[in-house]
Amino acid sequence: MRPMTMDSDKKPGRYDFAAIETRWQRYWEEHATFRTLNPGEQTTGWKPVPHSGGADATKPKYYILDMFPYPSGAGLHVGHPIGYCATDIVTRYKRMRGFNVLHPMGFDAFGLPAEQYAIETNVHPAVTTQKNIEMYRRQLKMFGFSYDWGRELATSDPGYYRWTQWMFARMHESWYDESCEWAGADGGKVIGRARPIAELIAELESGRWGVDASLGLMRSKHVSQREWAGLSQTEKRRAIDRQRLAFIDEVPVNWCPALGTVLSNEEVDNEGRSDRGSHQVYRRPLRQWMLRITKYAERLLSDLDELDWPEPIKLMQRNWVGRSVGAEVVFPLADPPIGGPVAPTDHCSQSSGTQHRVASAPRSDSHVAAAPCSEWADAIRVYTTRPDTLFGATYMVLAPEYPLVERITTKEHRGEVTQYVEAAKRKSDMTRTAESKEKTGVFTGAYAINPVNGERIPIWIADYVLMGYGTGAIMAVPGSDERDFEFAFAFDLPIVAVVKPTAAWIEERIAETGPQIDRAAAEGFEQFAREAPERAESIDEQWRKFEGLGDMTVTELRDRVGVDQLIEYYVKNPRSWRAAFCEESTAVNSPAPRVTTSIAGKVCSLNGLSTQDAKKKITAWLEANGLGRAAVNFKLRDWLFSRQRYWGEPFPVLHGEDGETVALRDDELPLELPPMKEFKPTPSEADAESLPTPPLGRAPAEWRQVTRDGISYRRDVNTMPQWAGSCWYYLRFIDPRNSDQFCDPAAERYWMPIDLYVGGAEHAVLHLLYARFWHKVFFDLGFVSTREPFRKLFNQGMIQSFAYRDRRGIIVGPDAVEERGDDRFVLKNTNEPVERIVAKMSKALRNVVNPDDIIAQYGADTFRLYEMYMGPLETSKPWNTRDVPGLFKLCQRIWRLFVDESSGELSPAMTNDPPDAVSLRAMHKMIKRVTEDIEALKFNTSIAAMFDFVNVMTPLKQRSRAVLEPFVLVLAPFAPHLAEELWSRLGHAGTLTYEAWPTFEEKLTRDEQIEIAVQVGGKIKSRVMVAAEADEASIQAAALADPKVVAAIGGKAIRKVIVAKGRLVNILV
RNA sequence: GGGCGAGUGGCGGAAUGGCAGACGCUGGGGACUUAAAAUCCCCUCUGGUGAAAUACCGGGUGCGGGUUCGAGUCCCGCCUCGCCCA
Repeated sequence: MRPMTMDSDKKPGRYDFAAIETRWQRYWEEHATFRTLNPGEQTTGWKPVPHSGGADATKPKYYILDMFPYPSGAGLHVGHPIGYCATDIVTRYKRMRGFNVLHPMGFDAFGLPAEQYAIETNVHPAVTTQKNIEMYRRQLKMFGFSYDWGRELATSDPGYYRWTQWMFARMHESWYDESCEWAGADGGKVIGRARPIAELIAELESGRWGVDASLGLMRSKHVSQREWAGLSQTEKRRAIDRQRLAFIDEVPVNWCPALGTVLSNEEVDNEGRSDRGSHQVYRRPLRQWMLRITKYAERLLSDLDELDWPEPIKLMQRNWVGRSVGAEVVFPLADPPIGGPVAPTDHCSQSSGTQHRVASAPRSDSHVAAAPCSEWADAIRVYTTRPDTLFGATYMVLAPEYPLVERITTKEHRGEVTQYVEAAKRKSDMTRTAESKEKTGVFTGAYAINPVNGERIPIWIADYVLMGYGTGAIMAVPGSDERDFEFAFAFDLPIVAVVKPTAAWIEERIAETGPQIDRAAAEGFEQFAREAPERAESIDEQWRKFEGLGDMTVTELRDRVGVDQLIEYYVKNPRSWRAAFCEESTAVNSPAPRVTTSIAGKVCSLNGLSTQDAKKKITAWLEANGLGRAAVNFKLRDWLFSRQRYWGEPFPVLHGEDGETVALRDDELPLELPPMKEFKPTPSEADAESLPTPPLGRAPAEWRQVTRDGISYRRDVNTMPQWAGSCWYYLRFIDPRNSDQFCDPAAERYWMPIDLYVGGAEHAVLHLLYARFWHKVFFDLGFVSTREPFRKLFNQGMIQSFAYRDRRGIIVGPDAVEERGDDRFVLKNTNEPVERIVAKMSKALRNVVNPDDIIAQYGADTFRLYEMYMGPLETSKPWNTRDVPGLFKLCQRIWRLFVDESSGELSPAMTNDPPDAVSLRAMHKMIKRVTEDIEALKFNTSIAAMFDFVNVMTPLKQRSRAVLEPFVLVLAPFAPHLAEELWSRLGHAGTLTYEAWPTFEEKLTRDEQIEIAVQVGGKIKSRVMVAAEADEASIQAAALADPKVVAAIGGKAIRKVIVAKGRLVNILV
């Protein structure tokens, strides 16, 4: 369809979207129509605000936020604005419902996409970012979104990142008090609180608190406590530093020498290579900035409950935090380690990157130093979710990075171990832990004591154990853990079944391994049958029949001896089953029959207990004997916050000679990025030993070196990750020009929390978790008034697009393809058939649709209507340009309801007479449906309701203004330009932005007569018309009187009549 | 492998346990027009009977069961696809 045809000149009154959209966008801009004022804010510096909306703090507020875009070089494609269209509808609707609406837009301009684009084009990121932002802003304005552009921000603007740095400094200057119970600003009880580091120092200096031998915090008196006053300056500093929320730690990172930077786990593929360029990535420890997000694990989890978020997203966050309840267990070393005893707390609960807490009441830190750690200095501590399987722990596995490895490895095994540790550095976590992978590992030569049965068990190292999860060491229970089983099987380590498998599981195994029983299993069973003479009499007899028949099936075996015997057999010999029973059931072999002692002397028996009861009993026993305790573990790790990149926020921190870190003062912020011509990361030789050289390391010396109070410091040459700026941008939008504070507290209290946050599900975990974490820190420090930032979250679906693939699998552009009949597509020039696929828009697939083209052809209103009409907002659906004209036609049809195309005047069909019953009912129905569907974010059906209304109005010769005017207002959120134009032509001055939303009357939405379907025996036989308010008796009477119904009943006796009022009648005969 | 979500005409999709396919697109037919475009109206899930619009009979929401007077919707099992985790 060509919307602008030759005769548009002949009809001056045609729907001229281009002129209309230009006019109204200019009007909005000139009149600052969407300017939103904070309570009490003056209009100084801004054009007078014509509407009363802004500063009236008595009106209800609505803060609606889009996830702001990365301004990449490619510009927007039609997939980007779908969420923005949706929020603009809600925004405009809420304004008309009398809310003060805050609806801002900005740019996430720091980070890899911008930097990558700069590197590719060899133009400085500051330049490309500016250019890209301008392009994005122009494109966004083209859609007619009603953002308050006066609040625009970019995270790469020094005026913005000044506060990002300030916030980082606050985290550096804070510590987490886990046992602090307090009432938050919202009145609710909170356990745990970020507090200024000064308060910690005060407590320590007062002598009330002290530190333990390894400088861990102790809050109650204990023999092992060291006096604060007796510590050296360095010791004091180290004790303080290890409490900071932003701290430096040496952690294993994904170091990619070829790219010259560390990569996040997401940027490393399964082969341990970089996503981009496929370069080798090495695991190596690096001193990096970390944020102590793990301290907030519990709160990040529990506060999810009160949020109006999609359940799948909440679930993903819960899985990410990964809370599990289990026990921490002490495995003493069997022999003293080489090089003397191990410091007691090194691998205890204070280890960074992991977190253990007693499950019950929050313990004071003093417990850490008391039992059990101090008693078992030479011990390995493990975390397990299955303490009930302790009796099945037949060996231990340490992560290759485990600090104790070198000390305990015996001479004979040293070479092998060193080699293995080196090799493990080269692998990513993903590769190391993949279940499909063949298990590798080496024996250290050392042994530990299983505390529950006193057994000497070998200590191995294997890369399937990660340093970052739990304690970096595991007790291996091959009988109850899949991976331990595989490992034990591969290295011929003992396997003991300590949980009795269920019959269902045995059956499942039979189904999976059948039909041929493993020869070893058959022999094993034979032996098993002989060893159990008391019950083997019958089995033995049966068994003899099969002796020598190596091809007996498991199914046959099961049929002869019964599942119960196979369960017994598994308990006796799990190895021959080639699988571990990892589920919950009943404890067996706990202890094994011969075992009578434990480390603590008396042995604890779990036999016969359910898994749940066994966990409780053994945990209590461990605690009573100082061999362990109940513990909660989280999968969540502390947040690696440094990047060796140029285009990010510099750290507002100075490094002293002796390792001291000092946060910059407020008056030293922002610390601006030094201008550098050479901003690319430095690739280096591709070996694991090379050191990262961040671009800022090449900054001018006068930037890198600082002298303060006569002491010389180095600046930090890392930058913050992409996520930093987006962790708090929603707060800056509240008060974006404030140069004294990141945000005015009164304005924050007024606008927060965000009432609706719309964005893609790709941010389901990281961005949303990071932002929640920052917000909670600010909440603790009293900077914000709500414990959660995003009250309601909505994930829009992706817009996909058709792409075409020829026989050889090569992607061809859509312009070269022609549709032939039903779902057949061929190349235009060769008639070669091609396959149509639906996929994400990307350059590679040549299926990107540019919104500029669509808007040039049909206008922004059509574009918005189409995107909203495609389907439910939350689902992914393919863009189909073919469907767009349908919405363009809707705009034209609406236009013609009001305007006579040939004259350009108001349509003569429009009257000032009161509306007829039909159009009045159509209007009330339409208002009802649109209103309710906007509230439910169901914009596709809102638009269908408007179609219905237009379909009713179109054929009418006379159309009452009284129904058309409200329609314009209802249309306004969806097609604002067209609505404004019609509103103005109807004789109203100014904008309709703040007009009251039309209301409907329920009783006027109902038809007088409704059709009732009549079923006989569940099948529709007829339909009858009844009054809308007819009661059941009269509906039944009408149904039974219908001739077709009478015929269908055929004189049979009526057993029952079911009447669903207003819907149908079902007659049972 | 585990978790979550989805599967409805030629297409996008609609449907508080109550007439499956609203609304739009595509396709077909008609009106208007010298003609075309635009516009307006009608038809368009499927099989059968019919000269035929209408009409009548039957089937139908991935597959197989179940609950219910009644299931696209609820429950169980399976298949396929998508996402997340491993």
